[in-house]
Amino acid sequence: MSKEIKTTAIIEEYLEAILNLSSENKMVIGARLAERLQNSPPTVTATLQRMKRDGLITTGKRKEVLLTKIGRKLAIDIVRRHRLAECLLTDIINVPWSEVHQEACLLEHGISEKVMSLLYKALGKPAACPHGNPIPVDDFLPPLKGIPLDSIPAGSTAVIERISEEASQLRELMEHFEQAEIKPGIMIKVKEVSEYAGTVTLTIKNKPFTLGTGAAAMVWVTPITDI
Amino acid sequence: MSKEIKTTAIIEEYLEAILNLSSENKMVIGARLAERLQNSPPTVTATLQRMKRDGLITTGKRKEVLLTKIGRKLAIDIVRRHRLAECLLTDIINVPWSEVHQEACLLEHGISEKVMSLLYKALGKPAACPHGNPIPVDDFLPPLKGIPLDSIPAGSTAVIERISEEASQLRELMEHFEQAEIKPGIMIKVKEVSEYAGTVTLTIKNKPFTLGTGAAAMVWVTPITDI
DNA sequence: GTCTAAAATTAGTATGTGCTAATAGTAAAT
DNA sequence: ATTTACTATTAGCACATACTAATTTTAGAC
Repeated sequence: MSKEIKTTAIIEEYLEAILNLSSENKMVIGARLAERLQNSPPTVTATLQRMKRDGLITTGKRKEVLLTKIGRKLAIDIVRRHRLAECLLTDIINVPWSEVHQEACLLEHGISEKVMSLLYKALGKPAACPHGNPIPVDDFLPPLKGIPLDSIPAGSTAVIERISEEASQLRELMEHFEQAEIKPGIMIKVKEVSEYAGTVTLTIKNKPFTLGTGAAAMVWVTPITDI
Repeated sequence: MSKEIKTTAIIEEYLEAILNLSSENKMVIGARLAERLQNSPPTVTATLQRMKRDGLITTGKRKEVLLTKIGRKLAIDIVRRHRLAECLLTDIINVPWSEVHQEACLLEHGISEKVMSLLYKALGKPAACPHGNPIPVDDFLPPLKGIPLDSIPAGSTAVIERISEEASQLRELMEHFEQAEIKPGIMIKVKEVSEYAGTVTLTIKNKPFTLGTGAAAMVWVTPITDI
């Protein structure tokens, strides 16, 4: 009898993008949302106004978008659906790893509360999506572990923790990652960091692989400290 | 490189309803669609006009709605998605039988061509949905087997073939069916047909069960002829 | 502080999807 | 043939979601 909030697929997309951007510690402003959501700036303005009207967001003095309590709850909910959908697509339907994100974007809006809860159980209560991003439980969004791959020194060994949602959207990059086996759980060694060239060279299973720092920043790793 | 036809969830719902109604040998007119889709008559008129404009339907002299080649192809496609979604929800996600239809209605619009094809394989190429309705393969909609339960004489023994899509939508009826184990594959015996009372009394696993003729008409069975 | 680059908004438009109330058309029954 | 009942449509409205072009606002650089 409480919160019969009706969101559309569009509003869900916005909520998701806002939460993901802020999880990545980025300032959430309209221009960023326009890029992520491939909408024109006026469309973003109009949509954010509706969201404000409906009590999903507020805006700060710098026009940053801030989720309200209700907005955040809904955003966590849709992120949960998205990541569970990704698990379903990977574990059951055998969709290639590099494509699950796009497919989950379509699927997530059709998953009801009930199906989400049953799906969670059916999948064995997974803790993370195939990209390593944590699956929220009970309105709680687990903190992100690790540090960006572009921030660790040459010579380091690390385990890949997660690929950011930002990267998940980039199909070609994901195919590249898939090919090179850059995915959660894989151990990597940083061979070389070339500041001016803007590259990071890794070794994965004895094979070399070079990434631009932009791409490397989307791969989060946990360095291994050999004691 | 051919038909990049963009349909919305709404148009998909219409296509599905049109194909299902015509599969049930019902005259497809606006008023029927208005009932099924819970839309007002003017909304139906407007939507059908858009569909006509887009080459999905034509109308006959009695204003019946007729699917064009393209419309039929798309309709079979969405029916396929719907029924595969029902299989997924039943076999993998453990959604109660009486609820899979509603959930599939939400889910079906988010299933891409690629996911549909992978899902079909992952589920073991099922021939029918949990209600016994056949799953189309390659733009071919298999014919419906059986006869309506209200059309067989008292004393007959039969196997339940399918529950019509019309019935699938009726939540309370489906819960009733679920309770009584009225589902595909179950054997029933017709005890009594009361013409004026408008009822059919069955025996299922030695338990009696009475249905109105309206409800019985939505259950399709194959009579068993003991040779 | 002023200029520039980035960001946000306004104005104007279009389309899809919905509604009610009123009207028109069609089919079935007498 | 006329009435009744069903069906379809028109008119008029509303709102969500999109766009471009033009403008204003804000922020960052100097």
